[in-house]
Amino acid sequence: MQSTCGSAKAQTGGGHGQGGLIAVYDDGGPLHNLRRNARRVRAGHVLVQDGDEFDKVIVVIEGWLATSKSFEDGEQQIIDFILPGDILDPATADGLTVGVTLEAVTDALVSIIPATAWQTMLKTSPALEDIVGHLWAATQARTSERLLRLGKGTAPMRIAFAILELSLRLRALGHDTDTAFHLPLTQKALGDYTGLSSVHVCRTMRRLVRHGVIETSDHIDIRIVDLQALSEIAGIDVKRLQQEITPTAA
Amino acid sequence: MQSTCGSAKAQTGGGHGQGGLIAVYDDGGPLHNLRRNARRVRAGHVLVQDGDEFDKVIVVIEGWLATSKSFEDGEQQIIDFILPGDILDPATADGLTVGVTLEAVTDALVSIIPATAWQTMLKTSPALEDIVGHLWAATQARTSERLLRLGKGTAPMRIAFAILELSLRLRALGHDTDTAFHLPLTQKALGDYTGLSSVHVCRTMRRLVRHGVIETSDHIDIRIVDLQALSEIAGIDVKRLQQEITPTAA
DNA sequence: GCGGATCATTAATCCAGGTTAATCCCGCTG
DNA sequence: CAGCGGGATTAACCTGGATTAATGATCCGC
Repeated sequence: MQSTCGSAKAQTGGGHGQGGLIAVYDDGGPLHNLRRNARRVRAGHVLVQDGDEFDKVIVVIEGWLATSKSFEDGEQQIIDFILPGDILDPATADGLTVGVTLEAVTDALVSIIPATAWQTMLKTSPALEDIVGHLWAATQARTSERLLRLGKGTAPMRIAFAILELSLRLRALGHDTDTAFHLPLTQKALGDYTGLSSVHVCRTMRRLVRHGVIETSDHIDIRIVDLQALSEIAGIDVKRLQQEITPTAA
Repeated sequence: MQSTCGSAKAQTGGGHGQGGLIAVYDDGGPLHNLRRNARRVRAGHVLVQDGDEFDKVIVVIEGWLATSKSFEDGEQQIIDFILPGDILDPATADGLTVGVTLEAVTDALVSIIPATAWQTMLKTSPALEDIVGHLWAATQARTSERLLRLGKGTAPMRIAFAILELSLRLRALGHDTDTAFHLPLTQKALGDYTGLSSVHVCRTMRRLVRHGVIETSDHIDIRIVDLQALSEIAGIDVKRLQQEITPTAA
């Protein structure tokens, strides 16, 4: 359940290496043969549409996915990013339809498990149940923080938080160093995640750079220069956030 | 926070009685003796503080609770309302601390179950596991909708959605009629839920009243006059929302 | 019935962030 | 190499909602 897991190698760009929970899955657990049944999807591919009938569970092995919802006018909100090791059950209370659109942000490798098979796996593996519980708790915690900031936070706060949140999640996966990492996102996407316009995302990030809090290179590679300042802007204690949202921690 | 209503006495069906899932729990299931171990809390009572160590699960039997998070400056966001029949596990990924503050909105009756006992109950009752799964899915769906609106929605949209969401949840509990119901909330609280200032909540609701979409009486008793218009403003299809967020449906 | 709470309502003013639109920067392709 | 297209960056301007503050309603305890 812990395994800070070091078996990661820093990759660049496309292939999102293994680490974190994926290492656990590979470790002989009930999900050890995930890769066998995995399916490769290209960046931009939509796996499920909000409202579709669908009763499968999705395990991400490599790459980034995102869940989102949108209005008819096209305005879109990214609900969450689904990273390697995450398990997504997009079902709503009716058990039939899904409540979000699921799309690949980068090229990705995913395993799609039918609900019934999933139930069986859960029943037969307490370890898996445990992992699912921790993932769920982590999601809850992250979502609460995000709701707080979407409801009451300023733009700098939202951006700073998003950067820290994603950096923590990525670090838990074992790749990327403490302070520098790559976000496979456009500023528009970051805006859809933080509830801001792409223009304002740009403004705000530029300001962070000017103030020496972060550095950016090559589109949206980010290096945290002043972690202290960034976490103050985000309104969090990094240590605590890490414990709360990193399922492999503790 | 606030108090107002509270004691279980009739006003538009005010006593938060049985119905919905509570009826199921009373029906001989693993939670049938919930009431025996239940604890009564007064409106405004804080059960757990964000960051506390706490490893229990809370089942609401009567009344409203709310989870919230806030910044140091006092700005508060209500994460979710926890209504009768709901089961809340406020734990974060570390399994030790909680990520939200839990407070009673009205006088309430709750059962607080230690994590270990809860585990046992789950293991021994597939029915309970099923219910928990549906509750979780419903929460997911509701939260996604709310994230969308906090991120990209206008004030009228947020208010209209909150009204519809709560009216559906209340209706599923069996009390309150289709169109009229009582919210035990101040406008400040509604604002904390929708990410708006209390002043703007007032303005917006007043506008809805003027346009003949809703009627209000006696503080914040609400009657939906033009469901069609209200759901258009909220940007939803009532039928679909009901299926997605009502765990007892289907 | 009176003074004090707590809330709702409204108006006046302010500002954070949205919108629009121009420009720039690259990587791409013909 | 030119031309193109998708993003980033900036500036100018506008607006939805925050803030502040004043005024009412209710409900309370006395």
